[in-house]
Amino acid sequence: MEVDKTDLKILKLLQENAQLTFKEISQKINLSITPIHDRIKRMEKEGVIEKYVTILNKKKVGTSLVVYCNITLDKQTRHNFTEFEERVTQFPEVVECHIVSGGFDYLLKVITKDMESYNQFHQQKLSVMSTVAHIHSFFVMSEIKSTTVLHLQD
Amino acid sequence: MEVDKTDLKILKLLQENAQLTFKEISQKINLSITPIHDRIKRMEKEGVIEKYVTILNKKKVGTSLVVYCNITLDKQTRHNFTEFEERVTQFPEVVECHIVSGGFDYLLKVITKDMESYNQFHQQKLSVMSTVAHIHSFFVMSEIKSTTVLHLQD
DNA sequence: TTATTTGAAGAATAATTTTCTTTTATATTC
DNA sequence: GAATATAAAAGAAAATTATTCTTCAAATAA
Repeated sequence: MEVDKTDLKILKLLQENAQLTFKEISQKINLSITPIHDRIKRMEKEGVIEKYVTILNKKKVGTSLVVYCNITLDKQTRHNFTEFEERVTQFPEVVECHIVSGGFDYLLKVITKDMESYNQFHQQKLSVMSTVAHIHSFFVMSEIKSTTVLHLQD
Repeated sequence: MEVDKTDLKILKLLQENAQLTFKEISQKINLSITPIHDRIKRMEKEGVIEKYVTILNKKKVGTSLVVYCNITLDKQTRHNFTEFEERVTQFPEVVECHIVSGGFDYLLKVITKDMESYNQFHQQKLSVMSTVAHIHSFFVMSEIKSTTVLHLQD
């Protein structure tokens, strides 16, 4: 089934705060609790809502170094791609991995404690892979904006 | 106050699923509900826990084009930085904006409906800014990994 | 018109959160 | 070492919320 305008209103609220109660949501969009409940449960079932997560303060949990890596593989074979993806997905330091268009193969977002632990990650996990030909690291000096909220049009 | 080992156990669980009940958490880490409750409330207050959010399926809400932009400013003056940051932060299409080391000034993550709407964003919002000298767009062709979970060490 | 389906409302029940009191363990002071 | 404070945890009660069930109204199809 499709998401209608009422669903969008609910999603806009939930994106920002997953802890809103059915009562609060129902008051904000002028509807009783029942349809709110049913719509959310339906969207969870359909996979429109993927999950509810907790966002932590990076500094306060001791992971404040964010690095973007451009990775180029040795040879662009299916086997090399698969192997790289399987291994890189396992690393907890890698929070994002994308195949991108342009001058390199993968864009990684890596979060570690500090420069020392990033160096370890780089040397012991990334460089070690035989499929990796080239790594270029961009260090985040300041985080201007970071949100999980998608722009939902009506 | 510091986060101790028990706090870390709680955070590891909550990062993956913000909807776990106190009861469920207390069972998973062998503690009664009271300390679980108190610790979570304390970490919310201290800002260790920033927020609880809902993650939506990009395809199913009609925002499936992800683009990374490398931006170079005209002149690297404080005024130019401030102006650029203030405007770019407002755009709902921009979900991330970082100042990075290396060959350019800003790294943006932009999410839009499709190539047409990205083109509109690019032409009507990004290029328009007089401070922006150069934009290089990398299009995400495949998302291999994407998580909000930080690697917490014990 | 008469069924049928869909969405919403309200009430009852079940579960969870929150608060309060008591207990236990860990330091601290004399 | 004993007594006293302090902090953390446990348990129970109260308040709130989620879930289920039944009813009602509107839209759709036969």
